[in-house]
Amino acid sequence: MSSSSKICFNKECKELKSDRPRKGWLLRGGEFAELCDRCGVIFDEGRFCDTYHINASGWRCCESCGKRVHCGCIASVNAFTLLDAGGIECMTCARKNVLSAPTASWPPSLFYQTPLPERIKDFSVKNWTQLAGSGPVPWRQAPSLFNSPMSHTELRPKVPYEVELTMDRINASERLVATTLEKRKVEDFSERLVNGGLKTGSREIPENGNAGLNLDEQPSSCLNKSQQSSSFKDDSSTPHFGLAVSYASPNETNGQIGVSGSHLRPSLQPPLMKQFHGNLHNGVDSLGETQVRNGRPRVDPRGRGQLLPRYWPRFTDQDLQQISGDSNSVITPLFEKMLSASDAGRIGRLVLPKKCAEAYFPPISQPEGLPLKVQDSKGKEWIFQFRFWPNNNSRMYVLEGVTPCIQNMQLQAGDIVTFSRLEPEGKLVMGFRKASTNQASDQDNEATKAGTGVSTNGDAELADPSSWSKVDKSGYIATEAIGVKSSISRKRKNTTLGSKSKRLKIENEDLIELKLTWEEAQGLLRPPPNNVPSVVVIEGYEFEEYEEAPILGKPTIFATDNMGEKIQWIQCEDCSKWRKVPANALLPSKWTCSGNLWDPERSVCSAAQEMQLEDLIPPCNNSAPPKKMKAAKQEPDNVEALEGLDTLANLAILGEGEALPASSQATTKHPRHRPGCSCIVCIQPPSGKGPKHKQTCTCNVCLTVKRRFHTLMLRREKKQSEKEAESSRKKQQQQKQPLPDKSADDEPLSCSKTGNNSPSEKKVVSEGSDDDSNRMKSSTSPFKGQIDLNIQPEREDELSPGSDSGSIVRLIQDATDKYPSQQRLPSSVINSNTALNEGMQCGETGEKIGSGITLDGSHQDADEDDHGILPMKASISANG
DNA sequence: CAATCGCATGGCA
DNA sequence: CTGCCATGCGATT
Repeated sequence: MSSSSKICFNKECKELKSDRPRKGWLLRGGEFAELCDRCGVIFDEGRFCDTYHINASGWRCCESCGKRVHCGCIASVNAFTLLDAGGIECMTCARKNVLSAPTASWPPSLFYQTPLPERIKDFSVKNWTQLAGSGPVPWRQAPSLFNSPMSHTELRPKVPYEVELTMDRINASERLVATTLEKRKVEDFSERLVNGGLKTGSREIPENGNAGLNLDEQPSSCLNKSQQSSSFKDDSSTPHFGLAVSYASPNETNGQIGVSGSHLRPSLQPPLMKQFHGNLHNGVDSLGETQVRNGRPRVDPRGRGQLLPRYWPRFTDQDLQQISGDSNSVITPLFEKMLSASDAGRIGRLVLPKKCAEAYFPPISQPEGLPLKVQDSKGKEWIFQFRFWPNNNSRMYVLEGVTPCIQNMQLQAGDIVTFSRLEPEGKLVMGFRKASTNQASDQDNEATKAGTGVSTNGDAELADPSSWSKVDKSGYIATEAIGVKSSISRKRKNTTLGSKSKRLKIENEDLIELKLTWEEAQGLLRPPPNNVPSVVVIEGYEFEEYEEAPILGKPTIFATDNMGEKIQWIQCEDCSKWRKVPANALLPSKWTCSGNLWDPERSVCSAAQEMQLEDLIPPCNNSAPPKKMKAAKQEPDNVEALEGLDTLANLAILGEGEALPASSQATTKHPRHRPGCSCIVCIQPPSGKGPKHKQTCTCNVCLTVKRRFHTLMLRREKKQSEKEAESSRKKQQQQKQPLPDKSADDEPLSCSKTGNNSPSEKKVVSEGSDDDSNRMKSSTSPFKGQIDLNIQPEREDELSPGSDSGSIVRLIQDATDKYPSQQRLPSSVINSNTALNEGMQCGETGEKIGSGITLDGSHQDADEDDHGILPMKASISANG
């Protein structure tokens, strides 16, 4: 745009720009107007409008200081804020007010629902267009979200430029880039008066002029600032618009998305400027953050204040374009969410992050919620039921009926769904990103951020798979997801993430990252034609074993080259050399150098490989071969590639987290767990599947189960002991005949000890076990010497108050009452648990046993476990 | 009996 | 310690 010409962007000027043109206002496309030195200085000094627009319309006076402010051009958009009560306020005053203003919260209602009259919306857009005069921009200001029937709408109409960073609210943290100034409405846009003091806060524009955001730079940037003061005043009545996305079109070679925030001058940030939040959040740094925080009205009553990073929209221009299509609509990225197994499952319920739901969806007071019309990127409309469930004094928001949509989009766990608002229609748009395909575009964003020095994500967690495509030090290969089941591999173990959420993937690396999960890797292995595999089951996993080596598919490695461009590496089918192709290139499964349309020099196999894959994939220390892939016999032919994959896969899956960058991929079992997770949930095969294990089995699963069992039993014992104690007391109080043997039982807290001291009693309980010395057996005695991984002692434990423990206690009590002479029952029962515990003392702690693996096959599911317990109870009572 | 619904549970931040 | 939310699971249809 501005750079296309050598003439000062200021059409009133026409002077030639210098080699290093001065940055002016942010253009819609994310770039900055390039001005000649003179205009640049004028602009920087905040005198631009005074100089060039003095006779233009749109001058208004600051309601606070009376200073004239030009409100009608792009160069001054950030020079003022719209007051809720009408009128405008110069940024200087706004800042002051903001600083002094209490942190008001936004009225929930206002927030979203208020539909912005088309007229206004159009106006905004038009104005923007007019002002900016730049080319098409994917994102434009996006006013309100829903068209829901909320009130407050009235206000909107008057605010042509009302822009709000929705994200802002959500993100408490920061990033914001956008200015929210505008909550205030300008009564008459055309009426704005000038004031020369736009300069407030303007700062030096970054030299790089990149689109990168540097929110930081702006001290008082308008972004925040804004609104606050006065705006808050009437929050209750002021509707908020979605934030304007200042999304810059991919201007950089690498497709970076220019984010406007960066150069926003404090005073100049255009209200309408679109901002791409996805990037923004990543890039915010302290400075920007601070300001933003201070300035923004964030926390709303409904708690939309902060949106977890994982939900930050990370749309790419491609995404946006896809979503918006060729329409002129403005898209406001709202949030995104990685689909969990549940979300992608057949239940058809998509759990919505609470904050997001409350911030961007219409407020609902009834659990039933309301139907929400959502449009997908193809323009197809879906109607979901947006509702919530009461949950722990809170709410759990869900979108029901998403199955058709999910299926239509062919999404699975690990994929990301994005929600945006399309303006001026106000439609809610749902987009998605496949975990695997993910793109380079996302990378771009990252690259951009990194490139601009914006900390964007430095440690920001990228919940989306987008990051998966990056290659980081540890090396992962982004590959195509393969089936639904691959969801298990979608989330990677994050063990080493440390404090970061395991659910999120945190990519701090600037490096590209190659990721590959075994399942994905498997997906790349294609059986030789006409080769029928023999299926082998190993630890519950079915492996297809081929006599001949599988053919390695054409995985590509997304990366960012040293030029900062997003590219992907693809291996030639013939020569196995890796070639660099554009990240967005769609490559056939069979690809050869001849298909390298992007680099003629390397379109032949004889051409040397540009770079070693190893360069992209740092050596990893993991040696463990991917178990999952071991079944596949590999041939030398593909060894190279396979080794790479192996390595990557190992890193990704079996690396046990060492040095692995975390990335989160959902497992089919439990999204919270990553491949490599050793918890029982993850290590066990799907419920009902898998081989039976013997008691003596020491496999991971068994050990874990034992450990877990032990832990659970201990807890249970404790609870029972307590209950027992209580019942004993009651009995003592109620019963006239004290129980002779009760002494031990009388001391509830010492039950476990007691248990240890009364082996005989153990026997009573562990009838099924023939060997007392065998703790394992005794412990499992209730299950007749079998370890059922399906058991969910924990659950039992939980239920115990009402079912198990409780019933046991009751049984005991009953027995005691009925058979006073056999007062040892209680202790027996208790001890039985103790015995069990002892038997299980072979591990530390365990995790909840999920659906289950049945080691011995006698119990296929948790329910049976419970049943398994019943006999014990029965026997107890019988004994009694 | 399967599918759904709605709440409960518990891991995690 | 609290809140979020993925998932479990009983209840209902």
